[in-house]
Amino acid sequence: MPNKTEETNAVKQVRHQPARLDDVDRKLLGLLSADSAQSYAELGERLHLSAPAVHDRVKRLKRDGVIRATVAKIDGCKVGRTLLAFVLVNTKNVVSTKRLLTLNNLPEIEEMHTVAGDSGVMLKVRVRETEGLEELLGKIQDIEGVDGTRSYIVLSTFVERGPDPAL
Amino acid sequence: MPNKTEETNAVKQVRHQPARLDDVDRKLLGLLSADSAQSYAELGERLHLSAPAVHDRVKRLKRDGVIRATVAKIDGCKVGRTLLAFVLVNTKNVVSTKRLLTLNNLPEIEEMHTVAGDSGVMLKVRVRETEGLEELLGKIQDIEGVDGTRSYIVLSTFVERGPDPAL
DNA sequence: TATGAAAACCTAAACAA
DNA sequence: TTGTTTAGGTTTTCATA
Repeated sequence: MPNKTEETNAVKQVRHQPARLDDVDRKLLGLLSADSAQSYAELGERLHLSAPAVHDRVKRLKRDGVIRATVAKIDGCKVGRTLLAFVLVNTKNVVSTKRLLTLNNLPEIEEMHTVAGDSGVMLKVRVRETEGLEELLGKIQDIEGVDGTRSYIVLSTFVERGPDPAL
Repeated sequence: MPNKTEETNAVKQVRHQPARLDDVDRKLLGLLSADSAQSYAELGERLHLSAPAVHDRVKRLKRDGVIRATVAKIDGCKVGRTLLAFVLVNTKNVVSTKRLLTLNNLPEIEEMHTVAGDSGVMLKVRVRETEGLEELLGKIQDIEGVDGTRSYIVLSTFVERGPDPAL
């Protein structure tokens, strides 16, 4: 029979529960979310820890899903996607929302969220030029049950980062 | 007198100009934007390149700003930020927009863009709970010249990634 | 309060890029 | 050489008995 501790851990591992993190974990996450290319020795210096101790923490944070991945941040303009926009799509009902969600593999779509309200979907899209947006909007509006779209063209980006792990 | 190639390069290096990228670069960027922890040997295998050749390309892509950074992707829920929302802020004029932009260091704010239309700002925010959003909206609405806000609470996230470097 | 399990840390050493 | 990873051993923490 599993003891109490094991049961508690099992419950804690339920999807989307916050992880148990101390101040050092949060500081480490902050450092890694800014630059994950630092060596463990360097991180250890900032955290007053040895390199293997940092390594252990990183391993645990990855195992627990707090760190989902380490990725390269690409400059959209440099790869030819110069126009950023948010598109709010109104759908008639849940069925049409599901049809819309099948567009998830389009390379222009960077984010896709369902939002509360009138069966809506929020998209963050990055396209080559205005024509790219026009084409994309066409694909969206062709979907049965899509009532309409409202686009917000981005002029300047002032902040673009991940979740702040600070308490 | 500088030759044609030098002139072209100088012009190309202007801010926000697309970089010159071949198909291998784009494939490499695709791999790195999914997982930057792969070894050069592994990447080389997928690209039919030697490890040092991959290393050279990565170095160039970083130098040219195509790769802006390599960062750890943090799970917002796991660090206690369970509520994601987009907030569209209407401001009276450019001066009030600038005042709003001074909130850029708030930890709840993940993205901040000015958008075309009626002097608007689009925010992507991640907060602890609904009260966190209420508090944040309070701070925004306290700013002189802020007409109003419209919030889109995210129910589910289906796609959340960086720019697709494919052509 | 006592105690055993688990976690966190360090040094040292092996290993890989 | 530098950086990553494993191993071994000590201390701390913490949930129970």
